[in-house]
Amino acid sequence: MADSELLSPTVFISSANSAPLIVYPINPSPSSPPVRVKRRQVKVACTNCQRACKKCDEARPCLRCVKYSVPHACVDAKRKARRKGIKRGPYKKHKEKNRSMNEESGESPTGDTGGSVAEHELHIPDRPAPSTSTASNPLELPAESGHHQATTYEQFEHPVVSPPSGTHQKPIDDFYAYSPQVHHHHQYGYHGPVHPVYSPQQTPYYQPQVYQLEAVYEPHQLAYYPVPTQSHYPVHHRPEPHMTQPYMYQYPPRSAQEPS
DNA sequence: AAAGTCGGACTGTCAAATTT
DNA sequence: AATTTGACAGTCCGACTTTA
Ligand SMILES: [Zn+2]
Ligand SMILES: [Zn+2]
Repeated sequence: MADSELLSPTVFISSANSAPLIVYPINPSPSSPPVRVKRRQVKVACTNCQRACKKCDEARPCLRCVKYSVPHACVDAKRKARRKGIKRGPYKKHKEKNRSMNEESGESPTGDTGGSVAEHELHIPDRPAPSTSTASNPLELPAESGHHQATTYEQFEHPVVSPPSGTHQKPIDDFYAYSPQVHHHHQYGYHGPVHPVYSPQQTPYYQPQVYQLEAVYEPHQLAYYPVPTQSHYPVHHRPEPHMTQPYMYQYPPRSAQEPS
């Protein structure tokens, strides 16, 4: 079972087109297991961020492209269409759902459980509604921003914010502040292709959305750096990923005929 | 020290399987 | 029809390497 289920997250949705910010309460007691902050992913990264394996955002151009002074080169990466007709075989019986919520025998779910975390996927109020717990929340912003203020894209055209006194400059990719996540451990069996295929004739299936330039950013996403003078975009070229055979469940052979 | 690489942990989607 | 399951197809963290 996903550890995140053990905690009730607070979710912030600051705008219609921004991914939900899910915040788990800070460790209530020193003896309880480490909490984990759920990472947010954009639906589609731009091609530049994708190749660099760096964080993108919903806006176009994205912050990173703006930083590297290549806003014109910020375009959505193409996505492959999901394959259909994949046989999955019989499902494992759903575990006694009457389990006590705090039960945790070494039993672990099969598969990558990816969806289950996103499962209790939130329909939450649009407003943060400052809760009592926010004060101790690691993701909460610096002092003065007690009121979760969003920043529009316009303000990022030339993001020049001086770093807080005492802090030194960090690498450019800290552009997006991110609270380090604490994993317990991992045990997933998936080893399929994890990197994008850069073939020119891919069939686009993701319908490019029109991102309004009004993209909102959380305060913690504020940059501490001026737009760099660097004019080339860092790119690395991954080798063409070898396509692995997709998983296809083979039903055990029937004696003679297979209806339907 | 900052920028570039990249393995792989992690997230999110959505069709198949199952239940209601 | 509604719900659950779980493989696929992605994102991007964070450790490492390279560059200035
Ligand atoms: Zn991007
Ligand atoms: Zn971009």
